[in-house]
Amino acid sequence: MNDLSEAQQIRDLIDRLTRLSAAEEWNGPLNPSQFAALSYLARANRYSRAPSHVADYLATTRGTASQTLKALARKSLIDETRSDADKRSIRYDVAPDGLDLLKVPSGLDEVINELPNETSFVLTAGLKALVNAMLLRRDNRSFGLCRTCKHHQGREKGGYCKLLEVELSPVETGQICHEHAAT
Amino acid sequence: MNDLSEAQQIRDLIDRLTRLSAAEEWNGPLNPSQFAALSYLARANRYSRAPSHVADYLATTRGTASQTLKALARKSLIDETRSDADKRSIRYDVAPDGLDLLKVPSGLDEVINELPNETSFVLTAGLKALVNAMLLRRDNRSFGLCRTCKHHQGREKGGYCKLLEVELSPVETGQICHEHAAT
DNA sequence: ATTTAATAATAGCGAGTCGAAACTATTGCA
DNA sequence: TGCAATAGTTTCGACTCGCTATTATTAAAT
Repeated sequence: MNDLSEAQQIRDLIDRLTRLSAAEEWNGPLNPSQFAALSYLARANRYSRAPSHVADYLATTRGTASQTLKALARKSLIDETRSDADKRSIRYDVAPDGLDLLKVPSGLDEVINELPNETSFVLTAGLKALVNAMLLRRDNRSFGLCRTCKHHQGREKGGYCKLLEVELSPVETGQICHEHAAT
Repeated sequence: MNDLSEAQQIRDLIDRLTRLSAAEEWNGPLNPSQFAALSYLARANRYSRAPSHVADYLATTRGTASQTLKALARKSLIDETRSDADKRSIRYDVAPDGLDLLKVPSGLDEVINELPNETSFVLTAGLKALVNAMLLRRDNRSFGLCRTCKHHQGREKGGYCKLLEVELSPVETGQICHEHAAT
């Protein structure tokens, strides 16, 4: 009945949705890339906040990620911290002003919230399947939550990472890790 | 159980999916915006291929759309035709080379095609709901298929548009129209 | 203990997107 | 006839994007 293939239709809907949402973001203080980077940093654990990790998560190059992070730092939304252990690496932490920006719900957020529970449930499942397939295809890291990782061991409070060999606070086990591996 | 709200999770999945797909597009001959514009032109009817229509569909400004279309014309992927009736307006038609580019399936297309039928069905429904809600919110045109419009009247062959008062070929009734209004 | 190689981040380049505002050329209306 | 609305373009400044050096620093191989 449809003239478009199901695939093209879904692709077009995703693209339109993103453009509709992006059009609203351009009216705000941050462009879509800057917002995505800031949002990632706010959810990533302290081992996953380097420019290279942001680049990997956003599926872009280190050069591009570096520029976007510098732009956020210029606006005092994130703070740069050089590592003592490895003097080459840098970690960015979200500053108070950055956290404030993330609190404002976007138009897309509001629209999603009005979806029936059942719809948002199947939507999440479908999108997860697509993202996972794309990650696999491109040989990208999964960037899942610490506590869902195969290196994670539960503790009475928080947890322990067998890979990095560190104790983890309850908050940290709910953060995104670049070393995440599915069970 | 999840630390992220359902809304934020869905938003992040859509954003990641778009970025993953965009990263592949940058390796091709067209950037994401140019590809989206070309794809739209290939599906829109002859009354909906002006710069202003492209701008509206892509949720951007006329200025930006104009630049993207000029870039596509420079690459000989689309042809510019000035209207006789209204000397201000322009219509862009996709050139043979442009059509060839659209035939190549993207990585995201392939991934979508591997989804179970049921999953892609509910995914389409969910995304449609979100897009429609965003369009309503922003007071944007819907850009639906001609034959699903309230101004459309079926004929033995093709159809007739009560708004534009023109006869339509079978192909045209399956194209996107900027005047589309839901029944 | 040195060289050499890998890694982390950045700078600079050219093409292009993005909104906003200024600017033509038409067309429609009063 | 005159002015406002409309269609499209141009220019601007900020920025993204991939790419290719380039600079530190660290790791591995001699």
